[in-house]
Amino acid sequence: MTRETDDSLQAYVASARKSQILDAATKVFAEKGFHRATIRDVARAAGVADGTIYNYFESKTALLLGLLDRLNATEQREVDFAQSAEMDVADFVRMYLNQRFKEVTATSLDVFHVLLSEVLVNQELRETYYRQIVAPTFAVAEQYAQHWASPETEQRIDPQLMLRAVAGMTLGVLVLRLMGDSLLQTRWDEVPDALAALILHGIKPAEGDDHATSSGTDQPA
Amino acid sequence: MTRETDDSLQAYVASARKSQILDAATKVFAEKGFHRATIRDVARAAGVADGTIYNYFESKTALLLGLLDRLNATEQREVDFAQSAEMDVADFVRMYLNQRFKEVTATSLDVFHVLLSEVLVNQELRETYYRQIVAPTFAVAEQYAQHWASPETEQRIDPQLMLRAVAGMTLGVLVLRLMGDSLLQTRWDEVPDALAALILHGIKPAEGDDHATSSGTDQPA
Amino acid sequence: MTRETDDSLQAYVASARKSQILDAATKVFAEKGFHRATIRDVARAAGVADGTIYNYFESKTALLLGLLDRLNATEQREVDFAQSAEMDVADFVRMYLNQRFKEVTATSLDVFHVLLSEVLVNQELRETYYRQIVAPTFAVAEQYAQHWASPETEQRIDPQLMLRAVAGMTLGVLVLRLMGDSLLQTRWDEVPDALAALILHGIKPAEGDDHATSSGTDQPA
Amino acid sequence: MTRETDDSLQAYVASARKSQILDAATKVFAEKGFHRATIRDVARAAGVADGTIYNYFESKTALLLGLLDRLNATEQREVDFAQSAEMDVADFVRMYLNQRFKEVTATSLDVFHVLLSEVLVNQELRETYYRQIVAPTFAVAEQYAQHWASPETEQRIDPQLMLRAVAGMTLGVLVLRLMGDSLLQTRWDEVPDALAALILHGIKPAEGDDHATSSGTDQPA
DNA sequence: AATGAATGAGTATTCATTCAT
DNA sequence: GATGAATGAATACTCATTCAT
Repeated sequence: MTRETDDSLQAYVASARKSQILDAATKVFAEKGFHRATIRDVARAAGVADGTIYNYFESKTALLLGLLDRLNATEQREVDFAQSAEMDVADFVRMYLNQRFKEVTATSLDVFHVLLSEVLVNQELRETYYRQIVAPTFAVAEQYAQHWASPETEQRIDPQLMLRAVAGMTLGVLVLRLMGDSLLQTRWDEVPDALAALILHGIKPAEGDDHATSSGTDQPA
Repeated sequence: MTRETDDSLQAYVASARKSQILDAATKVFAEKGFHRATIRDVARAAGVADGTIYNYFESKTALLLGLLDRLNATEQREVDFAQSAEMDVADFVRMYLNQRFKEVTATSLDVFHVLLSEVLVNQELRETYYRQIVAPTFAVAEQYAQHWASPETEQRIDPQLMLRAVAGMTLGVLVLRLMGDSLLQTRWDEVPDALAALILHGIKPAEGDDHATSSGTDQPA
Repeated sequence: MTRETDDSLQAYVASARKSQILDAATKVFAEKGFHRATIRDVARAAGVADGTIYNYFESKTALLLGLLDRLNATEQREVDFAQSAEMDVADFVRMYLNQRFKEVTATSLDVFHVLLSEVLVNQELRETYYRQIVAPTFAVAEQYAQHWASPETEQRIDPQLMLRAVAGMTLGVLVLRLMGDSLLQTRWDEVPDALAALILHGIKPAEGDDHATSSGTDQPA
Repeated sequence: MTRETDDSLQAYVASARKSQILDAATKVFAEKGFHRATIRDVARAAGVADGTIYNYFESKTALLLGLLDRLNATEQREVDFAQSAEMDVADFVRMYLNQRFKEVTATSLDVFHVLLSEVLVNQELRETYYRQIVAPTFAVAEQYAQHWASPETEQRIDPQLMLRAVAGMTLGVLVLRLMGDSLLQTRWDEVPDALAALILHGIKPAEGDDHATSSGTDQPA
């Protein structure tokens, strides 16, 4: 076995161990909250000794940043928008929301739960999170916004505010679910389409605006 | 001085003391977060001794519930909807959002900040909060929803999901602000109208207003 | 009971508690060494709870500095030299050493033991100790040295070095005792006079230098 | 290559490794103190892995004993006294002190610093140190003391106490230097002669030198 | 009721030591 | 022998809570 092999093997083992610990941390932090969870809890959940955690993470807080990093590595926001160049707005919005929701749900709601609750409480994490996750998403989204903002027509809402509103809706629905809303829990799959519909058309009923007689066919199907 | 007078005086003093302590708690919790803040911090901020706090609140956690109670007492959700019986949907949505935002901003974002962050982490608080604040709002809103949901027209979105989406948008925008979004901070006053516009019409550009006769084909398919 | 009385009572109680804790710390640190001794050890020895110690001292290290402070307050080096203005050198040296030894032994060898061992290991303490204890002693001693340094006769040894030599002798004998020398332990009372004799006359036997025929009468008595 | 050769080679390598580790330990312990220094620090300084140290030393404490052993092996106290049979006392004292100081300074003050500070705190080490270093020195010195103690003349001081005083002076001056005395640091070279002068003649001024015929009155005033 | 000193359970972190490779 | 990852006991310090005054 060459030294090179050794090194890469070690690197692999180390990264696997890191993952194992982060998985445990996610689980434990989500259950008890970051502060109430102890390093011992995480160690037990990961099946290692307390001290071992410190071979891989500087401190308890570093575990949170580790979660953030891993989340960051997973995300591929760019792609979404790139694919969308040729799509029509409605399709894009639906696709985008569906994808984001699938992502969130799969990557584990838990990670968001943990990060979100600490983000509200820990300034350093808040800044890192905003810089690494929120701001980039907004930046890319703003670029894309120009695809569906017909330049000749006046926007009803300032695009930047609109962006916050849309992002906020996604985030807020997630928070409502984390707060224990059971309807969202049971019907989570329907949420992205519902949001998409609201975003695209507002609360108007399918046919006929509440005051206008519209021949519009928003959704023929 | 009658005993009755004594009692009511005592009650008054006690309630004033409680308020004084809760004010201090709000300030301190908002600054340092619930866990990092100590009872001593709150006591100092309130200008009382540590032990005194325990004459008015069972435990540190009880302070949070105290904040919740006070918030609850302040809120007057019912009224809004009652007033709205005769309004047109658009006006109602605008009025409602404006009022809620004013409320939140005035009552102090701080209280929400504190409650929200703990709600995500503390099951007991989460349940109380949902039961006392979220659920009632939803219940009333659902009742009202029937005013603008023309029974004969098919809704595009399930009303309950729609409700979550709308509530989520408000909540989410708030969270984004708490997360440090500076645009929301500087343009907070414009947010309720922007949300109202989005809720009413979606992201469509200005032409095809809800009061205009639109031949609009939002999505030719 | 007036507020003033209250305050001074509290101050008295607090200072008594401090003393009680420092006594315990002295005992425990001397027995086990500063590092090996735990706060719990000190607390047990003082008959208080662990946390109580932190009501009076910032940290474990602050306990050491507390020992130093108390030592400092006790010492009255100035006086010795003042009294000596009229004494003859020999008498002074004897008196001085006897007094110092009595002091050290009474104030507790333990305190020196503890401070000395940490001084050798802790730079901050070392500097404080040197500044507060050693340097002042040297300064005063140098002033006094002019009483017995007959100006017209050439000194054999540089006075500053001599000072170090004498101080070193005292210190060194103390260290030897702390290192467990049993002879010094059993005959500790004779040590100051022995040192005085050595300091005054060197190792020469009572009469007649080993190689010189001296009619000298170093010490007629 | 015979097995014997193998063995001696191995022994050589092993002893070299031990030396390498002890050198590292000396350096690290002197810098950070025994307790604050970690095995990892020593290992890094020695360029080996943590575990390797345990192939050569039982425990962290054993490293100290290792330092002691090496010091012991280096010392050659006997010799000094042997050589001295024919010397005059004054010359011997001067030579002896000079040699000891050179030794200490060269062998590295660091080793003494480390050992001394631990000796004050660690009973086991204290006893070993006393038995291996201090006691033998005293024993030999006592033997020699009979060369210059003219049996017929009465000693002014008990020889054993005198011995402690002289040894203490050397030790004490060393400790003062370790405590940061800057004068001793800059004028370290002059110290042995100063001590010798004090030991031989006491603090008397130059007139009445040890070789001059003095009608000396130590202290006219 | 108010006080604040005393309490002691609770915890992040360190580090000597072991042992599989 | 050499390695260094894993171990887990050990410990300074914090802070919610109590209670004598």
